[in-house]
Amino acid sequence: MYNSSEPLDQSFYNQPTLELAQSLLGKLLLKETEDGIAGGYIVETESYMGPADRAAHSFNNKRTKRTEIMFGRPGHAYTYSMHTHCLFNVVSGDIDHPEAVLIRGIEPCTGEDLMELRRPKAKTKKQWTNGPGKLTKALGITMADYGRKLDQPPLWIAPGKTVKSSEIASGPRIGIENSGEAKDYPWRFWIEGNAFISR
DNA sequence: AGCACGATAAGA
DNA sequence: CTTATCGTGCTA
Repeated sequence: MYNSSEPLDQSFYNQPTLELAQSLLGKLLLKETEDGIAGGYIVETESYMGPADRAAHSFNNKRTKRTEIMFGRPGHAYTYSMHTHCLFNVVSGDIDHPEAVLIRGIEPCTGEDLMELRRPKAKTKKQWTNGPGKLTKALGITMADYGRKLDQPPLWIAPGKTVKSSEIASGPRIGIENSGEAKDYPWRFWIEGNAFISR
């Protein structure tokens, strides 16, 4: 358990975004706060492919205070708030290639007592973390984590467990109905049959 | 099914 | 100022 919680090296993030989105499945996402450490296995991701992807915040190289981190090196946290929620992405692509992978679902691994406290409205364990806004709340990820490098506490990603390519399913992304033909691209990946998929 | 919630950004 | 958004939880 302890060894599998050691951060992945920076070199892990030097791979094409569509491959990274699949490589992240099974990896362990961890967050440490003053209350302790909470973490879970990543079971669902989505790729956002930058300038050419109408669904991406960085479409057409749109560069704002919010998207700035995506133009830098990969392996950092891109958090943004939508309505009342915070969503967590892993920055991908090299410098000036503003791509990212959205984490949409995790399977609780450690700190389950913390997650239960942070998700008082969830009726079942699965509802702790089966959505992008839910898992950030369960782990204690906030906008204060924007830009953090993901190879050290308080926010990091560890090897977790191995996922065979035969266990990985793919399909269209969620919540981007207004993005032209990009809405049909199969850039969402998940572990087939896992209970913590968002839908 | 619909709708409120409200951080960020763009357009009028 | 108004509108839209990579979502969640409420009311029905």
